[in-house]
Amino acid sequence: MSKRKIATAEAPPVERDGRPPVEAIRAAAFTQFAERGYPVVTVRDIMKACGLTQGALYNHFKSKDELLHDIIATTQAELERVCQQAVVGAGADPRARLAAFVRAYVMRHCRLRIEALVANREISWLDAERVSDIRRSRRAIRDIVIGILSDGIERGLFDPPDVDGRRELKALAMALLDQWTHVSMWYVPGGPLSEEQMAGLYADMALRAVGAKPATA
Amino acid sequence: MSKRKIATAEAPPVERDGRPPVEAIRAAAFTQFAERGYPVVTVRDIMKACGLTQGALYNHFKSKDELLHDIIATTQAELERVCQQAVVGAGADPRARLAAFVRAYVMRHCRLRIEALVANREISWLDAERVSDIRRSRRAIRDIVIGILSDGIERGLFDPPDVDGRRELKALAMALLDQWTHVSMWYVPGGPLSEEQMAGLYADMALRAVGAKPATA
DNA sequence: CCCCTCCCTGAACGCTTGTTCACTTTGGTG
DNA sequence: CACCAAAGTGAACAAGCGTTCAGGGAGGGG
Repeated sequence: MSKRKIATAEAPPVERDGRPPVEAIRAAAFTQFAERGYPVVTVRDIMKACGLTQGALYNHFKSKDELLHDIIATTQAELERVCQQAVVGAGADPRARLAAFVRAYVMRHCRLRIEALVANREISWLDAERVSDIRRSRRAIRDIVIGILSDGIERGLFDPPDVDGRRELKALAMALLDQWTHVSMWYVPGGPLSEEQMAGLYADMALRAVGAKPATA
Repeated sequence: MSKRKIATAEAPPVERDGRPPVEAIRAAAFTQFAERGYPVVTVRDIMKACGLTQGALYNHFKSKDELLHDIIATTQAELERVCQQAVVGAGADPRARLAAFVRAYVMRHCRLRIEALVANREISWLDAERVSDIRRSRRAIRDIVIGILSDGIERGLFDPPDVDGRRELKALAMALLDQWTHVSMWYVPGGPLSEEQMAGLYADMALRAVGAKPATA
C-alpha cells in the first residue's frame, strides 16, 4: 500500500493575469492554503497554480514559512485597522460603536472569507516569535470589544449576562468574537444572505446578547 | 551480539498505565492531534508517546487515516447522542429545551475540549466518504437547534432577529453553534470560570439572542 | 556586438513520511 | 516442557517534501 494522496487539486492551470509574480504567488497561496491547509500544500502546488515551477518561489520569498507569515501578517494588520476605524467613525454611543464594529468585522469576514480563513486557521504553523506577533493583534481587537462593553455598562446602556453576580467581559467578548469570526467558515457569497444582511443580523444578535437598551433614535 | 532486556522492569517514560494498547494509542493520538494537528503528527510520534514503535500501530489500525476517523467518528457520535438526550429530558417548553441543549453542548465542549477540538478541526484530512458521514451528524445536531427555534417562534415564545422581514433560522443556528463550539479553542479548565458557569453564561446569551420571553417560573 | 541583471527552469540534495515485513518477544494453555 | 497466537521491533522501501544551484534566455544599455 502506498501513501494516500490527499486530494491534490490538479485543476487550475494558470491565473497570472498581468500581475507581478509576487502578487500571483500570494493569491495562489491564499486559495490553496484556504482549500487544503498549509502543511499539505506543497511549494510545487502553489507555483504550478500560477504557472511557474518550484524554484521560482525563492526569488520572491525566503521560505514557505515566510510566505505564510507574509500573508497572515498583512491580512491581520489590515483587519486591525478596519476594526479601529469602524469604532472611531461611529460616535460616542456604545450601542452605535458596537453595531459599527460588528458590521465591519462580519462584513469583512464575508467578503474576504478566504483571507480570514487562512489567517485564523493556519497561524499554528508559524514559529513562536511570528505567532506571538499575530496574537498581539488579536488581543488588541478583543480589547476594543471589551472596551465598548465596559463603557456601555458604566453608562447603564448595556446589561449583559453575569456569572454569579460578576461580569466576565473577557468570556463575553470571546464568545461574541468566535461567532463573528467563524462566519468565514460557512458563508457562501451567492447564498440566501448578502454581506449586508449578515452584518445586520449579527449586529442585532450582539446588541441583544449584551442587553442593550433600545436606542432613542 | 545483541543486547537483550531481561526483565520487564524498564518502564517506558510514557503514559500507558494499565490500559489495553488500543486505548493508549487512541489517547496519545488525541493529545498529539489536538496540540499539533493531524498532518504534522507522525505515526512515530504517536507510538513513541505511548512507549511503542511505529510498526505496532498497524496491529491495531489499518492506517493513520483510519485511526483519525475512528477517533473523530466515536467522538461525534457521542456528541450527537448527548445533544438528543439533553433535549428530550427537558420537557416541552422551547426555552427549557434550548437552555438544556446549550448547557449540555457547552459543558461537553469544556470538559472534553481536546476531543472536541480534534473532531472539529481535523475532519478535512479524511477522505470524501468518511467526511460526509461526520457532516451528516453535524447537520443532525444543527437541525435539533433549528427545530427548537421554529417551535419557540410558532408558540410565540421566541422573537429572534430577522433579515428584511424573513427569518433565517439556518444562519441563526449556525451563528449560535459557532459560538458554542469554539469554546473548546480557548477555555482553560483551571481558569476563572467553571464548566457550569460557562454553560450558564452561554445559555443566557442564547436565550437573549433568540428573544425568549421571560419564563413563568 | 557583448555584458549585465532579472527571472525562471528543473535536476539534484538530504531528509522525513506512511507503510511493510521478517523476525523476536510475550503470555497463556495443555 | 512444547506450542501457539497475539503483539512489538526496527530496518527497509518508495514516495514526497523544502530547498539549493548551475544554467538558460530575454531585454536593455553601452
